[in-house]
Amino acid sequence: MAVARSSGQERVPPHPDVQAITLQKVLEALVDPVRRSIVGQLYAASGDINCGAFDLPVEKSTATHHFRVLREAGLIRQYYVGTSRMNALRHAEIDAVFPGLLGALVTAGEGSRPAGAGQAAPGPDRPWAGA
Amino acid sequence: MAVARSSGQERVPPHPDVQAITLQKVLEALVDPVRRSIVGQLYAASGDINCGAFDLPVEKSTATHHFRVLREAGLIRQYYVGTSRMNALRHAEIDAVFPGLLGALVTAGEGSRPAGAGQAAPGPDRPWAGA
DNA sequence: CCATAAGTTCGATGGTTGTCAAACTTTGAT
DNA sequence: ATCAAAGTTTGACAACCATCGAACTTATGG
Repeated sequence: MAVARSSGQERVPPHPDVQAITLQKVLEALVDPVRRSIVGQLYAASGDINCGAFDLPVEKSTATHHFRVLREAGLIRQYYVGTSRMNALRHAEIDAVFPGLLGALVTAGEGSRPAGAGQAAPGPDRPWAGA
Repeated sequence: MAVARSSGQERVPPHPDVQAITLQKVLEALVDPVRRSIVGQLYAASGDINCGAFDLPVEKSTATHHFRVLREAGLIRQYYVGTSRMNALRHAEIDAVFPGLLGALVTAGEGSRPAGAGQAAPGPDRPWAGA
C-alpha cells in the first residue's frame, strides 16, 4: 500500500544542492573509469536507471561506493522505487554550473577520436619542434 | 660558448605524441588543484612560462613532480632555456583530441560561477523534486 | 510466515600519490 | 676556478582510495 511513512528513515540519501557542487569534487568523481562509465551510460540513456541495470566490472558493494561518490559530488540524483534505487544524471544542473564540461567529458570518453587529429598547428619555432 | 653538445643527455624529456594522450591520464593530471593551477596560469598567459615563475603553494621538488605528471599526460611541453625550464600548454593538440575539454575545465576552475545558476530546469515529477 | 531480490554497511587490504628534505647536476656569471 | 641559480633525483612517510567478502536491512511475492 505504501502509506508514505511519515517517520523514521526517509530512504532519501543527502544530495548537495547546485551551489554546493565544486569542480574539485566533480573531477575526483570522474577520474575513476567505473564512475565515468556510470555517467556515460546515464548520459546515453533516455531515462533513469536502477543500480542493478548498469554494466559494471565490479562487485555490488563496490558499485554502491561509486554511486555514493557520484551522488555526493552532485553528479547524480538517487531515489527509491520499491527495493530498487534509481539513478538520474543531474545534467541541466551541472551544465548550469560548469557549462560544457559534462558534454566535453562524455564526448572525450566515447573513445571516438575526432578524425584528422594527426598534426596540430605547427606554431613558431621551438626547440622541441624538431624532435 | 654553448657548443650544442652532440652527445650525452639531450636535456629534452620524453613527451607523448598526440595520439598517445588519453582521457584517463588527462583527468588524473587535472584532478590535483596544484596542477590545475599550473594549467590555468599557462592558459591565461600570453607565452610560455618557466617553472620558477609560477605561483605555487608547494616546494620546488614537489613542483617538479607536478610538472612531470602534466608533461607525461601530454598537457604541457617542456624545453630548456639556459638553466630554466620553460613550459608550454599543448592547447591546440589537446583541443584536437578532446574538443572543448580544456576550455570547459579552465572556465570551470576560474571560480566564476555563471550568473543565475540558482534553479535549473525543474523537469518532470520525480520523488526527489520535493525535498 | 518465509524466501528472495536489491542494495547498504562494515572492516580489511593493497596499491597509489602528494609532500618534504637532502644531495646532486647543469648552466651562467664573476 | 669558483659561486650562485634553477631544477632534478632519491628516499621516506602519511594519507587516501578502490576493491572485496560477509553480514545486515528493507521491500516484494508466494
